[in-house]
Amino acid sequence: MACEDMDTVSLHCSDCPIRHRAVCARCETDELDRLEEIKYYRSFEAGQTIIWAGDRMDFVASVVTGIATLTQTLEDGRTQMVGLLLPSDFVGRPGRNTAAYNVTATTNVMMCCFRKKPFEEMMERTPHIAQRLLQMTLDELDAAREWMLLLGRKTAREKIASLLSIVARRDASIKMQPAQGSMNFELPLTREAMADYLGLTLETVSRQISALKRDGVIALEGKRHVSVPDMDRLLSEAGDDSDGGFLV
Amino acid sequence: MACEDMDTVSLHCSDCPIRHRAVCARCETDELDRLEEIKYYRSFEAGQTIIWAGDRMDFVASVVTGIATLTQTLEDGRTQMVGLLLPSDFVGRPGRNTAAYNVTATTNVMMCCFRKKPFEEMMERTPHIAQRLLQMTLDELDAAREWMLLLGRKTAREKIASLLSIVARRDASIKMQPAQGSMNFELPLTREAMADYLGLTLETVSRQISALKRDGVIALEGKRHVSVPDMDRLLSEAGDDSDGGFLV
DNA sequence: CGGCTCATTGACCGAAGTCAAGCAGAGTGG
DNA sequence: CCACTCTGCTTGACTTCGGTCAATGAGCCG
Repeated sequence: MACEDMDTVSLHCSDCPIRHRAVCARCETDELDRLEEIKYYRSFEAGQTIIWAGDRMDFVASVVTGIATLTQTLEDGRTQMVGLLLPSDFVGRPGRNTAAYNVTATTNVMMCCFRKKPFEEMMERTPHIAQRLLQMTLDELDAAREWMLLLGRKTAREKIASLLSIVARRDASIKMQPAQGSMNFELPLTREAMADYLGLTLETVSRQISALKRDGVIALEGKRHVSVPDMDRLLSEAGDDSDGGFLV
Repeated sequence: MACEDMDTVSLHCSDCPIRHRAVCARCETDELDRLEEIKYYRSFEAGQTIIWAGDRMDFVASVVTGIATLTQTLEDGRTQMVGLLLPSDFVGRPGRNTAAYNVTATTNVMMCCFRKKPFEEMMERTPHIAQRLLQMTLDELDAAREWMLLLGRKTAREKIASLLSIVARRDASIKMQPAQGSMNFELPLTREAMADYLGLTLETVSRQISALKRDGVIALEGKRHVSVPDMDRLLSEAGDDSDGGFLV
């Protein structure tokens, strides 16, 4: 496990930006006090590997700021992203002591870590933590299943449109705005990361983005800033106009 | 929701075949007594739809016997299987009142159902249930992620070999035998169901099975009985010889 | 400036999808 | 008993979407 970069920050739970969404969301103040004792912060730079699959893992953690990815690889190098970790998402599995996936920081990331043993003991005694973790895990399972539909049955164009919809929707929810009409947002992923997410090659990603641009579904400013003139149009390109709503 | 076929059976929890693996696995006898009060059995015939996506769902359940599938569809009819429910697997989500996926019986299925409201109340008071459900959900999430790698990055041939490996491995674990050397098992899925599982067309499934047969990796007796002369060979065809082990 | 990384685009190819014909086995009914 | 239909499966011919290989471009930084 890589943890060279460790400018440890001190932050009180009550001031924590993910206080209301993370695994600790349902904790009472006395429960938070106990968590406070076993927690510590760790920072990682963009591009850094946070955890290698198969490594021993003696902590669990919440993403506080930044974006990280969960990836899996076949031995010949083909890789598939299997999770996108946003602020408040949980990393690690209580009751397991080796990591199942590679975790990589795509932006600078700060994590709130708990030593595994004490955390597990606390989970036994504190139903609020287990309850919240269950809720979060069920949400992740739903997201994974939506993603399976995308991987198994959508065309390249639909895959790109779906990814853009997801990012747009998440961005809107952070800004507390409705995800409709015309929208602007940053795309925090490289073409390669998008390809790994969608089960495509980076060339196909590039081509399909160009095609969507050519057809007026999206416009780019620079490589990473996307503007969508008509969100409904993008959603219908994604194939699942019904509801959508996966990943946050 | 379809529930025409309801030959209700009476079965005491202590005699239940899935007692040690289901959501109730960690319950004490007094906890079981309370579950006993809110449970009822329901049977479904092979081919029957158990739940339609979007329908109101006022119960949660465990599969007691048989196999069911979870599927998702795009409005133009493309469908993707997102879960395979085997005995002891859990259906439904506490805290949600409409079904997210279609649930279909592929064989005759018996389910142990709990009315949702009382079950949710019990979960609040009974950490053992929430703990077990968390464990099971985390396992499902791992399986879903392994499946995402398959859908996103494996070739048709590898997909088929992976599916056969999974079924073979599960069969071996039921028979309490090691999954190696030469093996025989039944394939409880039609070509179409396999295609929906693997994100392929049924023609491709058929062709790849023929190819594996031609290459001596497997042999068929009838349409559904598979024999594998060399399990290692099959595993290496699946691409992930390292460990494997998804789904049960 | 050269040397990076990331992205775009083109030419070509091949794996898997589509469309279509036909087979095998299980029922069903005359 | 045979003829007929139905469903599930196989196989072939052809097409196409996305992958592969390769050249080129745009920023960025030492």
